[in-house]
Order: sequence, then structure tokens, then C-alpha cells
Amino acid sequence: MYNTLSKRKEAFRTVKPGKVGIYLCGPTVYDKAHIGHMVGPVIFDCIKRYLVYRDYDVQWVVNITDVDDKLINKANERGISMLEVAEENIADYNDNLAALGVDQIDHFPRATECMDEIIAFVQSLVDQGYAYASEGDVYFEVGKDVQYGKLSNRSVAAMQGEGGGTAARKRGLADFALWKSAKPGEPSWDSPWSKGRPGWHIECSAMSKKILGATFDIHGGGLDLVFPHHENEIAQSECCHDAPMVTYWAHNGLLRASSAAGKVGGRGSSAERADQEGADEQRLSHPGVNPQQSGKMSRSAGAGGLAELIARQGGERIRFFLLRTHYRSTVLFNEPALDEAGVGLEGFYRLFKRYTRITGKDFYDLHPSTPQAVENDDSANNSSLAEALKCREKFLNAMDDDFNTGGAIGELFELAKIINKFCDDNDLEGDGNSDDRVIQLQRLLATLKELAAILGIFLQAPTSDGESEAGDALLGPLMQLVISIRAKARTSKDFATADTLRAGLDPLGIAMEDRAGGTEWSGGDNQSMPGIMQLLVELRNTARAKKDFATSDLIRDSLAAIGITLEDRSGGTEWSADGAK
RNA sequence: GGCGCCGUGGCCAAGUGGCUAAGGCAUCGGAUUGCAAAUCCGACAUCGGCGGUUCGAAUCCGCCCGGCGCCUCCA
Repeated sequence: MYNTLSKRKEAFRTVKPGKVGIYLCGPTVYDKAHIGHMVGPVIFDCIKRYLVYRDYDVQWVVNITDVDDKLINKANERGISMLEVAEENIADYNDNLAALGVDQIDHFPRATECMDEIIAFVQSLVDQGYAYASEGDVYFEVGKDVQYGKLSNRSVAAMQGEGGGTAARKRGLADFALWKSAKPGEPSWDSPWSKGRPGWHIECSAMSKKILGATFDIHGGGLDLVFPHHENEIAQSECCHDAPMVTYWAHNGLLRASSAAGKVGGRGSSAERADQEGADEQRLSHPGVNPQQSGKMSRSAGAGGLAELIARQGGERIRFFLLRTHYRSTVLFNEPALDEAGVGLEGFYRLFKRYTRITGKDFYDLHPSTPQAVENDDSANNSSLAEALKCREKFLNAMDDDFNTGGAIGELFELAKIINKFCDDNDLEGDGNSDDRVIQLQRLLATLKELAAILGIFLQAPTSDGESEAGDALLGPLMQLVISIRAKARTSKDFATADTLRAGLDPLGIAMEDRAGGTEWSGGDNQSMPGIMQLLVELRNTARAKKDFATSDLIRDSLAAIGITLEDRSGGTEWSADGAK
């Protein structure tokens, strides 16, 4: 596991045998979450799943910062309480986590619920001479900590930052606030120094100590938190306890909105981009908005849009996309890239459908394989299974190497190919379907499921966005009708009609696949209805023109059976559906 | 200016000293299909440049070119 503190990978060891404590810096809940807030939770969700898979007893903490200048400002802006702002955004945060399949968090401490611990922590630092009170504030004296700067690798002397707070009240410019006295009207808590609130960094030291102990295993967060937040945390905690705070500091890379200049490390003219930005800013005189969305993913680029993004793309796709890249890398985030990841995911979903065609069962009901089952499996003479086990080994090796989810996903694709090939080679959708083969197929898929569960994917069928469900009621029967009409055409070798139907559905986003057992369709939503109807009406008109009334009446009668009425008028054929129009 | 990260096929992305450089998307052939789709098979890179260390480097070192981040609130 890579350690930001040592700047290299280290063998994994734990403070207590068999136990792992993880603390991830969560959001300051002054606004809706954006996609960048999801990176840490998703990767740490995987890390926990993997450690649990490896039989560790894991406690994972994600804190919520619910007291802060920004929350206070927001509350004043909106004329509601700080608590109300927090509650609203916590709910939003939790919804987003759930949509991305992040459900491994054990503790969600909130700063406002840990005031006693925070105040005690500050007091301890004052008592030990590492902090001083000044006009109601309390500051950490950076100069007293000889190790200060070791995490972010900077010297106190070289620092230009002020460390926040009012310079006049501080002994050193880099000293940072542990406690801030409240201005009139601000939320405050009693303390030995003043009515006030905690500084930003102290809550993490206090809450991690409370739940995980003075020394724990993994502390995570975004790369942007290394300085000053984590540098200050480590200073507070280690001065307070005279013991290491954590064994591994793990920082995830940040998301970037795509820029016209292209890839992260690639070529591109920054000068050109800067020029254009300058020009745009002049023209629009609107410096707050970056027209090309280049640069770091910012609040303005993503705020408020996460729920919509999830509804559009689906939580599993976003999760899968994030896990394709190693967690320490910068990721260019944009919807075309998400779409591409989605294409890859579709292949897995098709394999699961294939399993259902072969067995009549649901992939999501299949029991995953386990390490124990693999050890005891005597059927390695089956070459497909042997290949699958090789993939499994590579997958686990990748995860063992600093949680390399990107490499692991590559093996998942390889595994899917092996399984598809097994189905092909043995004609499982035709004459080769035997109990014996089905059992082998299940074993292969159980391995896929075992590994996917580590990444937290393929745990349940992806939910389609809720919007379209009402209109979908008619889509199914309508498609059955289209399929039966097309089947009739195909049997009578009327391929022109069959192809017209299939080609006509394509622009509506509906695909048809002819299988041995019948035709399958996918895609489409309530928006597709008018298009399908138009197609059927045209088909019927063609039949009528040819005086093929058998076909035209069949279409009309079948539609009537599912509640859609056709009326031939002089201007054309009109249709109406009961209730759903 | 200080501290860091990165540059692998058209795009995304594993690989950090040693078999023919994973995998995905795209593209092009082939099998299959009434035709498609799906699936499978095959094709497609010598790793930003130069120099060095080494029996051997995409992988280590140096220089150069290019991109990005942090140093202020930030996941």
C-alpha cells in the first residue's frame, strides 16, 4: 500500500492483528455534493470490501463537517439555521453514496456531536504547551512541533501561508486555529476560552481518536487535503499523543473537467488555452465562469448536478468508471468518457442475460464463489475454469498491489471473454445444454461474481431511472407485438419487412437481437412510443396499399388487445392509448 | 519561487528491471447470422526526446521538451 508519508509502497501491516481502522475525510456539508466528493468514498468502499474479503475486521469512519464558516454564511444567506443547511446536504450526500453503491461506512461522526472530545483535545494541547489561547481563540504553535511539515514535505520557514485566523492574534504566521471565538449571532459552544467553535482541522484529530484510537491504520482523503488539513491533523494528534497518528496516509487523485487541451499528461497548448480564456473573460466579463471547464473539477462545474448525472448515467456506471483508473491518478471526468465505460459494462450485462437464456435463472441470485470453494475445487481439469482461476489470481494480485482496481477490471473483462467462449464452444444455447455444463457455467460466473463483489459491482441489477416507468407499461406489450409481426415476416421470408422494422427502431434507441429462442429487445423508454407507433402505422398502410388486409387488420386488432386504438381518417391514421397518452 | 505528479497504440488505461508491453472503446479482416446485432478468432503500440547505468529498461539515473496539481476554502 502506498503511503504519502514515506512516498513509497509499503508492505501491509496493522496496528492490531486482524483489525483495520480507516478514517476518511468526508464533506463539509454547506452545499450539495459534486462528483469529486464521490471519489474517496468509492475507492475506500472497495478498499474496505477487499480487506474484509481478506478476513480483516474493518472499521471505516467518514466524518461530516457540519460547523464551519461556509455553513454559517450559507445559513445566513438562506435565512435558515446552520443545522438545517447541514441536514439537507447530508441527506443529499447519503443519497449519492447509496446510488454509487457505497454502503460500507461504519461511522458517520459529526463535528457538532463531538464537541466534548474536541474541547478536551484542544485543552490537552494547551496543557502540553503546543497551543496557546489568544483573545478567545486558541492556536496551535507550529514552531513547537519539530516534525511539522513532514507529510507535505515543506519547511515552516518556507511557508507563505498564514494558517488562517487573525495574524495579529498569532505568535507565528503559520499557526492555525484550534478554536475560534464566535462573533455575535454565530452558532457557538461553551469552552474554557470563549463561546466559539472548533477550527477546521481539530475535529478529525478528535473524532478519529474517539472512534479508532490514538494510532490507527489508514487515513484517507483527496490529494488536495495533504496541506494544510492533514499536515495540521498529524501535528495536533502526534503532539497530543506522542505517538504516530496513522500507519498509512492514502490520498486519492482529483477529478478534472475535460479541457480542450486534451489529456492530463499529454500535449496541449496552455498558452493557447489561457489566451482563449482571457478573451472569453473579457468578452463576457464574467470571470467566475470558465467557458471551457478546463482545470480542476470545481463546485461551479459540478454543484447541484450530481443527482441528475446519476439519474442520467446510473450509479454503477459512474462507480465502474472511477474504478477503471488507479485511485492515485488524476481522472478526466466527462460524460463521453462515462458513456464509453458504459459500453464496456453492457458486455457484462449481456453475459448475465445469456446466463438467464441458458438456465432460466438470474445471475444476481447466483452465490458468489469463495476462496475456500476455489481451494477445494477439483475440477481444474476443465480448461475454462483453469483459465478463470488464473484471471482470479491476477485480479487478486492487482488488488494486493496498492488496490489496483484498474488492473483488476482488466481481468474481469478477460473472465467475461472466457465465459462467453465457454458458452460458444459448448453450444450452451443449443444442443450442448446439459446439467453438467450448466454447473460448470455457474462455477465460472460464481468466480466473476466473487471478484466483482470486491469492487462493489454487479451486486444487483442496475435500476433504470425512475422517470420512465409509468410509460413503460405499454412499451413491453408493444414490443412483443412488433416482435411477433416481425417473426411472421421472417418465417415467410419477407425480410424487407423484417429489416424495415428493425432499422426503424434503431433511431429510437431500441435494438433487436435474433436468438435461437426468439428475438430479444433492449433500450427504449416512454419517449419511444410515438416512434414505434408511427412505424407500425406505416407498415399497416403499406399492407393496405397492397390490399394485404390480413396483415393490416392483424396489426390493428393486436394493438386493440393492448389498449391502443387506431382510427383511419382521411388525413391519415391516428392512434390513442388508454390512459397513457 | 517552494513542494509534488504525469507523458504507454486513434481515445482511455494496466504494467515500475527480464517470457511475443494486460484490458476497454474505436477501426479493419474472418467465423457465425436470411441480413444484422450479440459472441468468438485475428490485425493494430517498443513505451515524449537525448544520454547513462546494466548481460538486460517503458520500468533506475541525468538532462531536455511537454502537460498538471498543491503552496488560500476545497474530496
